[in-house]
Amino acid sequence: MYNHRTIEQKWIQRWAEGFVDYTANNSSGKESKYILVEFPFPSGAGLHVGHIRSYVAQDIKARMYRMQGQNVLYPIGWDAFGLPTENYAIQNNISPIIATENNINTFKKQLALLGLSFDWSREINTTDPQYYRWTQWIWLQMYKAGLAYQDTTKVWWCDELKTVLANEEVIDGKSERGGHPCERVSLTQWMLAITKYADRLDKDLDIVDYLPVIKTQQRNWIGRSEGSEIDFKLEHQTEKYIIFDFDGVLGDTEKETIQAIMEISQIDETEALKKNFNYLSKKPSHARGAEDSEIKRIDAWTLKFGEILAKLEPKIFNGFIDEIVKLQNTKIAIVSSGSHAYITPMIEEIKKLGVNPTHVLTYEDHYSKEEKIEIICNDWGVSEKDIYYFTDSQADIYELENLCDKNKLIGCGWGHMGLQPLLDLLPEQQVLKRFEDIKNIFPKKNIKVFTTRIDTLFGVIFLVLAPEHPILDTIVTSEYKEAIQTYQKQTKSKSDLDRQQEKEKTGVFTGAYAVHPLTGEQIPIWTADYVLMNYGTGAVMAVPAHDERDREFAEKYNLAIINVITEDNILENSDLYNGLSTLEAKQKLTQELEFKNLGHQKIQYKLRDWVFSRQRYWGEPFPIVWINEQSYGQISGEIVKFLPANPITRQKNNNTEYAVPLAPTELPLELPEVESYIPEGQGEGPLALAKDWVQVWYHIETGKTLPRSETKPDDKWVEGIRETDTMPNWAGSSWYYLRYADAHNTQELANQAALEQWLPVDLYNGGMEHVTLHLLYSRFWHKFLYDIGLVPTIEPYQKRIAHGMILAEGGIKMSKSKGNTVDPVEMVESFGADSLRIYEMFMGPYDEAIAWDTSGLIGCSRFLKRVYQWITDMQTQTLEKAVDTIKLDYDTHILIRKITEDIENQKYNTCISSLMEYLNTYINKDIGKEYITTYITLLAPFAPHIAEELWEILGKTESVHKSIWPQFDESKLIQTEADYQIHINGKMRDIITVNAQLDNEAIQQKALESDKVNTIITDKTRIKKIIVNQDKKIVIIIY
RNA sequence: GCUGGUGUGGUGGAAUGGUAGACACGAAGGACUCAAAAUCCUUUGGAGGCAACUCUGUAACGGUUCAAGUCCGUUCACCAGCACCA
Repeated sequence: MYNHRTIEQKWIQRWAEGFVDYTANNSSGKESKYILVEFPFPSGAGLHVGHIRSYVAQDIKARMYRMQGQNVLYPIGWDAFGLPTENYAIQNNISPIIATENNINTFKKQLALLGLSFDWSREINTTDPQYYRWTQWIWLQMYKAGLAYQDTTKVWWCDELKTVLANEEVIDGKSERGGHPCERVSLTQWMLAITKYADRLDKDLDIVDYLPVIKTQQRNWIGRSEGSEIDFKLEHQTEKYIIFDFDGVLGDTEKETIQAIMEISQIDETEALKKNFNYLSKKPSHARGAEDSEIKRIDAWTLKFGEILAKLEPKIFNGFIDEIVKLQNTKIAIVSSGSHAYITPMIEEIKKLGVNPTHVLTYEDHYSKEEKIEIICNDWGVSEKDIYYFTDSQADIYELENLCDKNKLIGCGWGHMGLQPLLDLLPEQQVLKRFEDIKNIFPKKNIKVFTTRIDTLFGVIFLVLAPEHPILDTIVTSEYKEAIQTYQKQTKSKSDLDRQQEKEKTGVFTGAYAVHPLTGEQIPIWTADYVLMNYGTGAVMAVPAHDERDREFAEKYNLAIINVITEDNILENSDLYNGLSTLEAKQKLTQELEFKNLGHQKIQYKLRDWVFSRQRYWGEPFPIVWINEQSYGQISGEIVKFLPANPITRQKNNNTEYAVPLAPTELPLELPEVESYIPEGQGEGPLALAKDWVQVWYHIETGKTLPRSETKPDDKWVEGIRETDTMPNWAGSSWYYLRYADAHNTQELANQAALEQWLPVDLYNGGMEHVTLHLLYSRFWHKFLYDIGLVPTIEPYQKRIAHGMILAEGGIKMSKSKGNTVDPVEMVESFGADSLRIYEMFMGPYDEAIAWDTSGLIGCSRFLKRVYQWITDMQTQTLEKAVDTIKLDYDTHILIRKITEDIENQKYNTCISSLMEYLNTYINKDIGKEYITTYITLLAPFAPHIAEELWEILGKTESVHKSIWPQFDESKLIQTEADYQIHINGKMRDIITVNAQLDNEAIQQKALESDKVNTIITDKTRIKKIIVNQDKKIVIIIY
């Protein structure tokens, strides 16, 4: 009677004692195979039946390859960093280190029950400092190569998890782990420049053997598209309304002014400087509404002042005038609180240089600035809010901030007051340090669009900018300003999710127009939220006739729709390009635009750089110290070798900090002990609280560190603070397959010879959920390591397959909360590991999702019982002998071929059926020891414990797992008699058994003698043709 | 919407263009048993027939072929991925 408990316990014990050994050999001459399963995250929940499905499947392969004489590496380890452990640790108030240790122990105990032939001597653990030492080391190489950098961008923030997440970790606005809502916020993070590898990650998919669906998903995610970037110029852009304050802005009057003040007021230079500064910096008390006597005094003063100044002949700022001339579509007025006496000659000069003001208003014209501005705006027909006002004085800014648009008050730092007072009052971008900075106030406005359909260029009706597009504010006309701002606000308040789900297109006209690069026509510019800022250029050329979204938009807002491509893909309405095919047109248009310098070919990717920091505790610390600018200047010696070409900096408390690397000898940088693992807010992770760890002395030549609590040994040590973010848990898994090759190396991440032996991984099995995450990331790391000469292959995995998920009964996902999980340990206890293994292989196609069904498991357990009974019965000699050895040979070799091929092709379910079929055929027979041996050998990879037991019952002393895999022998399929099917007009009508030696003609004769055939074909003349084919089919075709 | 895939009994699923439903589960009947479990035997897509057997049948419709679950076209349904990606 088959007792799975005693058998399995017995063999687990014997194997542990060394009856078999699955250690892979790093220096064996044998052909080798590297089979890899994704190493598990050791969660508190323990092993899942889904883990077992893939581990057993690949175990079967590994076992077969070993029996075929190959040197097989089938390793296992622990991907143990990550949020779930950390959250579990917080909830239970224990250290994540302890929690991880406990979980790993549970997993190991459970795995030990399953008869898996892992090479435990190479077990790795990403949270072991001796492992993450090399994770940190690799990261330092990326830092040095300039691939790791800091950037402030919109990233996904998950408030529930209190950390940022990578784009790949957010699905439909929810976190991949846990499904918590995420939002886009602007934060400074470590990034990895995976986009630099986008092209190779896409192209090299051609040379690997991945499941097609995996390649498709990777390609989708990388999102390569070939197209063109086209410039749409904004020559007919909206008028710029500019008023220049004269003194200190257009004219260099400072010295002369002081001179004049000294003369008029009879004071010395110091006093005069002070007086001038007061006048310029204080809130003004202007003459409007002043008393007559006061007005007279000011009149007299100003006129006198002007006379003196005119004599002194101040100069204009020629360089600035040149810059102003370069601006296009401007209306310019000049105002001054001085007098015509000195201004008029200078204006003449300015006009000669090409600036033609519509107004030059001085003190004589009007007392106050406000009045002057009102007059100018009135003449121009615009509002005060539309004008840009350039001044060098604080006084003007105070006076005008309520009249004009505060964002359009521009300070000129070369004036009387100097730069700093203006910076105190205005945002930096509104203060000009140099003449050419005016370009930034009115940037030259081209709108770049990306398109894959340059052939539709003549169908462009309008342009659409993303509402976040930075140029939008500067091109919008006053008339549409409010509408645009409202729209921008609306967009901002919508989550990305809402924005995606919005069905109806919305948008607003900007009032501005661009120029079509070929026709020169005016193209209206709109903004709409169907255009996304984070793809392409954030702007599109809209071709309503040939783009569905543009069409919808055009229909809604009554914009034209012009067909430029016929149904036969020939261009029409496209000027010189009419009659060309779209393909030709694409080439020619690209050429023309390139020639005119208005566009060029461009390859665009959807892939974004990888957000690589987390505000959490349970991850690898960055081997980085932040030091100040001065200290960075002192960096020298050895450590310079490890610096990137461009320093990485961040702003903290108004200071610039520089990221410098730890010396490789300092690795691993271990996680400090902290009092609390709870993440705090958006800023910093729990590591920030470990003050003793964070604050260090950094050696400027060696990159060594000491705790700040120790006395600074000498001047070579500078103050530094460690990075307090940690790496995401994808870091450790990005290179673990390399470590298996040489798991205990203390000198390098793995020995070169070992890598050469094992790489690339021959077969990598993992879940579909990691296809855009882990699989892409690790290919990226691998390619980088290849580039710096550390790995011998350009791709890590030669072949990648995926197992289907195991669902709960009823076809829904297993989850603790639904209470529908299946505990593999319970299954092993009730039915045995062998039954569980067989069932998981038998339940359905390996790569498809499938629902758990315990009664199916019972069936498999029944099968093993029958096998056991059959073979033990044969030993007691009670069965009738199977005498037809030809048939027995035939069946056995068909079985050998079937199983060998099906294991190779992941068709485990049909392996099991054929083992069952063979059993059903011979269960009442004694087939003899030779055939039993073969049968048990074929069964061994699937059910290692029972096979071992039956092997022993047969009297063998060595393990079945060390035996030789049966060889398929074609010659054993030769039979004396063969069955031939007779098909008449496609229908199978009879089966005849004939001597296998007969030739086709004789077989045809036999077929025509068949009774069945004769009842159907009474008239032999109706036979058109008879064919005997390779598959033992006789095909008769009749009229 | 786009891309890829799938559609076969009551269920999981087999099937290099050539006997559709292997294998297993479940169900029904029977044997063993005082009884139950376990085990063993028989039947099990549908319709007809005492039976030999016949017809029909792989989402729907059409096509190619001597022959189609398999190849082609259209439609429908489901699954997965991407998703206003310009």
